Amino acid sequence: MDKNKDFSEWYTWILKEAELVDIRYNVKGFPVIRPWAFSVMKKIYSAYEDELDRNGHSPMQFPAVIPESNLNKEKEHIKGFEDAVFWIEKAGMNRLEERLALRPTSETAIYPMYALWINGISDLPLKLYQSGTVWRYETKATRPLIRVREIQWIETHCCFATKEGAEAQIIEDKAIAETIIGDVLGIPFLFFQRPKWDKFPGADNTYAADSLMPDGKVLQIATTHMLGQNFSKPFEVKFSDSDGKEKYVWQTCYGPGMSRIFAALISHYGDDKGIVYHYQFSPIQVVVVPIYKGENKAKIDNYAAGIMRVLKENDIRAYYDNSNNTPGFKYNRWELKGIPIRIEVGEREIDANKVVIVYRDTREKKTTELESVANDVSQAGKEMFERMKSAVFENMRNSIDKSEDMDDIGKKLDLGKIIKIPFCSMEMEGEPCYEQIKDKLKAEVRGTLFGSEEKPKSKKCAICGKEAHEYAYVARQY
RNA sequence: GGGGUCUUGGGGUAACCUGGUAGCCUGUUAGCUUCGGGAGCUAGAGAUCCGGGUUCAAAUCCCGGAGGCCCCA
Repeated sequence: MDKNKDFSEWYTWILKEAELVDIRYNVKGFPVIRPWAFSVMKKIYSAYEDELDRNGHSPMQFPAVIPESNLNKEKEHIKGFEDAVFWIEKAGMNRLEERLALRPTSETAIYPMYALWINGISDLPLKLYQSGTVWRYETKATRPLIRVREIQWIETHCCFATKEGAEAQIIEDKAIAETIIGDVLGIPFLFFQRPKWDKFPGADNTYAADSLMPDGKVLQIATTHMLGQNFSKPFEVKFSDSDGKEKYVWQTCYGPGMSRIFAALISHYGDDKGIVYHYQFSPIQVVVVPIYKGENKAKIDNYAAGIMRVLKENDIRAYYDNSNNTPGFKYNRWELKGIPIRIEVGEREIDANKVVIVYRDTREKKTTELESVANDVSQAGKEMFERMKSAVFENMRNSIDKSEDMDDIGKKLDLGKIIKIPFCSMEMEGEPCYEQIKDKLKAEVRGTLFGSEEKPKSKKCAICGKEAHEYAYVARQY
């Protein structure tokens, strides 16, 4: 399957063939995540959770239902989500006195409790998170893992005594994304401050990580929001400050989307033969394939068992595929499944007392000594990941372009690029420039690069020609 | 939100127009055999998306629903 020719077709193909997702479950937007995807997603969850823990967060778990009265407390928030809420109106045969929302996000579930938990300055900062599911009745076309109605994510909810404390959290959220999504998972992204018209309902500002997928559309894989005191006031999340005065807390929340991160991972690293899982994250790190000939089965099995023993002693997740298939069949199957390293065991290897290691990305073979196999395998796994990662990041860098001319922007968007343009205003929806980008270029203003301080000097807005105040990034999106 | 298109064993399809025996490939199970890039033989199990309607008879015709995919907003 040709990934670069028709990404959409490739994506559907790999979800099915590699047994990642089953779309046959009969509720729109609720695909089943199969073991071969979820066992990797679980590892991603752990990596993320560990990093949150290291940064002073603690885990918690809130109920999935929110009473209607809670959800209605913050006006912009409910306005933004009301069309997307699944409601529970009946239980058994009884109509509920108050409707319960299946949480579309958890602010309005959590903050009434925060009001009870937070009393004084010594209770701050409060940094908690939960790994779980939210439900949104998505009206746009759904797409497995990318746009779904049941969303697997982690959400953090943090409270601070000061605005500065909350602002520092946004920077920490960005750093956590850079560490886990960027360094550990090797998914390149740009971290934007969203335009005012595209912020989270109820937030002062929204920041988000966008990754450019192989078809040239950006996918939002994590967001973080400066909530200011917009929620702490209606939910009365207050504390006694050291000056003896009662004050409202400053809040942030942060949500990396796990299935989208997973989708970005397989999309950036997969190839025409299938998935290429990262050595560290693959359910199986090494597959050992025997090559039998004549009556040598016992001899091969015995030699392979020795290799398997060494690998397992070194905590390498290895699988011996002695199923009744030909070697070629097994190669193709495990390449499709994305196993990063393969070891082939036949007469030649036994006679020479060697091991053949095959890299998933290049399919290049390397002969090594039996004694050093564990070390060589993990070495090869790491080397392979680094090699692929630099190619993926290089590709991302080459996909960021700039332009100051409408037609040129359109041409570059067609090539699947993100375009940096001088832009007049990020303030309001309905801005003529924003509308033009939407209508004429079929693209969106994704925001300004957060933390970069890039400012156009005496430049004109690429759309209207008036004075530009910002460098904005424009892209087509999922 | 608008338009197009599709739904038959696990997967891919034929039969549909012109109503009447559900065929093929692949996978799967068992046995034999084979193994350095998707082997072979034999035997078995397995299907018309859901709900109505028309008809002696519906995979096929009509109405409604659910879901998939693509394009546009």
